[in-house]
Amino acid sequence: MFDELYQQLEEKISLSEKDKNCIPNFFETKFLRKKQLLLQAGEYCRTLAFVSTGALKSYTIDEKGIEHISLLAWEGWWVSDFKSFISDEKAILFIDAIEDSEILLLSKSNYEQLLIEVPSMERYFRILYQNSLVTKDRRLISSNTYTAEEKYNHLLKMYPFISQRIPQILIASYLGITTETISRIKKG
Amino acid sequence: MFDELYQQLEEKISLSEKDKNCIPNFFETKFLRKKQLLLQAGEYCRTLAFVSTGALKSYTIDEKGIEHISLLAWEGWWVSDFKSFISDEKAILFIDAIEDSEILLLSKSNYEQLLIEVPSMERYFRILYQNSLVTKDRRLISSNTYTAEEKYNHLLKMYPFISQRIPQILIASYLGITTETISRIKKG
DNA sequence: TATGTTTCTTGATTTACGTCAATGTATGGC
DNA sequence: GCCATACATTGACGTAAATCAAGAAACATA
Repeated sequence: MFDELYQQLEEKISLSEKDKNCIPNFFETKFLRKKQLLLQAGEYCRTLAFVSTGALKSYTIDEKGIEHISLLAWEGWWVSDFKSFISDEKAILFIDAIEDSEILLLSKSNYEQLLIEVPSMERYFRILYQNSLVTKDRRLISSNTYTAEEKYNHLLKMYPFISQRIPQILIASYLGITTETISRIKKG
Repeated sequence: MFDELYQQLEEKISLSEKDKNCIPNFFETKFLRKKQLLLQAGEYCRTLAFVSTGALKSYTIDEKGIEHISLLAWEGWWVSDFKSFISDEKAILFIDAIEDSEILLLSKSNYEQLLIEVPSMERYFRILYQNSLVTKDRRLISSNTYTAEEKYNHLLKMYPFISQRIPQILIASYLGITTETISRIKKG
């Protein structure tokens, strides 16, 4: 249940047994069936979600009704409408499960409490955000610099398993290109 | 000298007089003339730079020799090749001044020391990264979802002064479009 | 096994935006 | 005040990738 979480935490910080025992109290477990919504644009995003098993996507829907995926999150990833979570604004993101999933929810008050009661969690999140920032930076560079083909190949290099696990149509949306274009890239 | 920095810090955390007195010790001041390089791709990025006055840009250069701006940083912003700074890899970014600038440099060892000696700085950086993450997220959505015109208008809405301060050619590069396209957008 | 649903492929066509090239307009150093 | 350099505009043209449309696989449900 919390194994995946501990593993993630211990990649960045060290935890005492006391920390380990108290951390679960801050979280709530939730199961999502494939396609089940966790958050809808317009609602307030009141939690950070940690993915224990399965996979989720976060995305916007534009005026034409087209989905634009901002994040694909599988085991060990956090997903949320961060802006909404932090500043109590309405969410612009939808989040739903693309596989049956088990997630751990951290509410805002518990998040803040956790940072105080387990000070090394402040450090964990600083490092987590620091790393995410780097990843997002590279994605932005990639998005503004590369051709569709380069973007796709770059993604496969970073996450070689992704094409087995995530449908092409979702990968396309994540890269801001179309599934037809990916088909043509694969054909060579 | 440190006023801009204190102001930024105090937007996110509160500082004791003792903190205020000790913080400058961790930084080194540097002046850059317009066009002067702070970092070159291939070097190791050993500092975080805080912009006290002026403006800098960070960018990649692709095989065709074209610049792709990843960040425009003016007073109150931090700029760095984060990935290089954190993980001691070679930088992929160039950073230079687009106006005469005064910056405060924080070396990695001082950064780590500062986080320990002034614990509220751990909190400051967690919040800073948290916010940057939100901004980057929106930029990515924007980059994958919007047309050139929407991207440009969106930027003007976020930073209304930007077109007075930053040359159009740099704004274009930042948005991943061309200066010709911006000209055409402005014509209507 | 059949039946719908989702995903992937392929071709024909369109389009937003880039590229190239020429000209115009600021801006700053001497 | 002049010249050089940087920056912006405009037009003609090319192209990468989107859109539209139709089938073909793959997968899931009964």
